[in-house]
Amino acid sequence: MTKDAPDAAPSRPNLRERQKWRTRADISQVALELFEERGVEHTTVDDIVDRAEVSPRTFFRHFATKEDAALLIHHDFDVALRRHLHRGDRNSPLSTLCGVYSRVLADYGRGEGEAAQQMLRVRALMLNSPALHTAGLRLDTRRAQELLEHFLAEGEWTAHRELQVRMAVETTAAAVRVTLKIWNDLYNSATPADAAELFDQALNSAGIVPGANG
Amino acid sequence: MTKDAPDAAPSRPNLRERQKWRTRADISQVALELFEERGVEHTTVDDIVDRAEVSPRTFFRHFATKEDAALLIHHDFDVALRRHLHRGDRNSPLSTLCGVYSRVLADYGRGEGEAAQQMLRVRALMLNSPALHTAGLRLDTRRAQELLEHFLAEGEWTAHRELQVRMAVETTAAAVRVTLKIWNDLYNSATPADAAELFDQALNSAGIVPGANG
DNA sequence: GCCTATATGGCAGTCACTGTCATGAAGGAT
DNA sequence: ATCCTTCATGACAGTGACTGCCATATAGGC
Repeated sequence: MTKDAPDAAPSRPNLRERQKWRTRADISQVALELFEERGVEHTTVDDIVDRAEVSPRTFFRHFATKEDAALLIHHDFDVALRRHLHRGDRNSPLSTLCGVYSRVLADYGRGEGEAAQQMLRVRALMLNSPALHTAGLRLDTRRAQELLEHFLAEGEWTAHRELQVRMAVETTAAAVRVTLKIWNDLYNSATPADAAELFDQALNSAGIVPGANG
Repeated sequence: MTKDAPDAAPSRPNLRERQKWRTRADISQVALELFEERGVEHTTVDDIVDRAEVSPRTFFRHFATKEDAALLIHHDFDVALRRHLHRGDRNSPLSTLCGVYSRVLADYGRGEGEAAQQMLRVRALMLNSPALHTAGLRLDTRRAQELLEHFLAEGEWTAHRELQVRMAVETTAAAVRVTLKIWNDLYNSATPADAAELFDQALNSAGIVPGANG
């Protein structure tokens, strides 16, 4: 495979496949550790591969950039998203996306689960590393592109329809970003909040109504 | 000065100051040309500085990254934005931002003006260069941070208020991105559209109502 | 005309990232 | 068990973005 971001989930885990994902997870964990210890910008790829005991070349076969190594958890997010996203949905893209994101975020709850903890670590790192934050935005862009194609696949194309779908994709993505930011802030305060509830608040506060303009 | 992005507008243009901005504009124009000729990824900084007749070191004193050189026009966008943004606005952040962006985008019209042409060139390049697209998102993030601080400066802080302001900033930024994308598409089609009108359509299609939850 | 601030150039260095080739182990057949 | 294909890994050399440091020249203010 190429050095594109981790792509297909391990559908029928081979031994080879399992080892591949294990290597990926190992590298990702080491990267996360080192980023937390000395900061993203003060960690070199050599530092990571030394502790993870792989060659630099192998690192870049699994991750396109240094920062991507810390974002492996976002891949799980995307997988969950695709699982909740079905073809032939009769609702509008906007209300579909609101529902899907809401369900995915519900799993994060107040941050107790394993995946939630991982996500919280990454969000915390993003606060001090513009590069990592930007890497996250790159993944958002990729996901937005995928969602756009999903919704534009059926029905005839018009500029107005594309504008509508793009807005649905972008505003909900923005809502997710804001949700995760506040969710992380509150987790580190005295009053942790539920991710899905924050997401609802985010949508409401911007006046975004899923039912509008279906 | 440091190699941060171009910051203050030439308020009282010194000779030094004028030369500085001239150098910047020259480098930016050359970068734009070369990016269009051979693509962003196939243009090196050496290529740019050779044609612009400056040293590589000087290049990086003016622009933090290769891609930033092509985004000088975005600085003008930010300046225009700040000009329309006044302190002590009694409206909600969301409706304020909608109004401000609307006024700024109105200047782009259907793409006739000088600034509009420049912006169209950059947007066209972004379609074929993920790196440049990402660099644009970095500037969006910086602007979002600035706007956030602007709106949070007055009034007491609560998590809910921050969520509200962040959503206003992010959703309007998303609307601007979508607007510029479609605007660029339509400019290269048979039926160019007015930027400000597209912006209104973008907001409406997502059900964003400036008056909500002020 | 003098002094300071600052924009520039040159140079060496670090580090992210890539192309290529060789190797060794897994997977699927006989 | 054996052969053969596939593919993950490692080693190595190379490119190119970006930085720190020092020297120089020019504009601005006195």
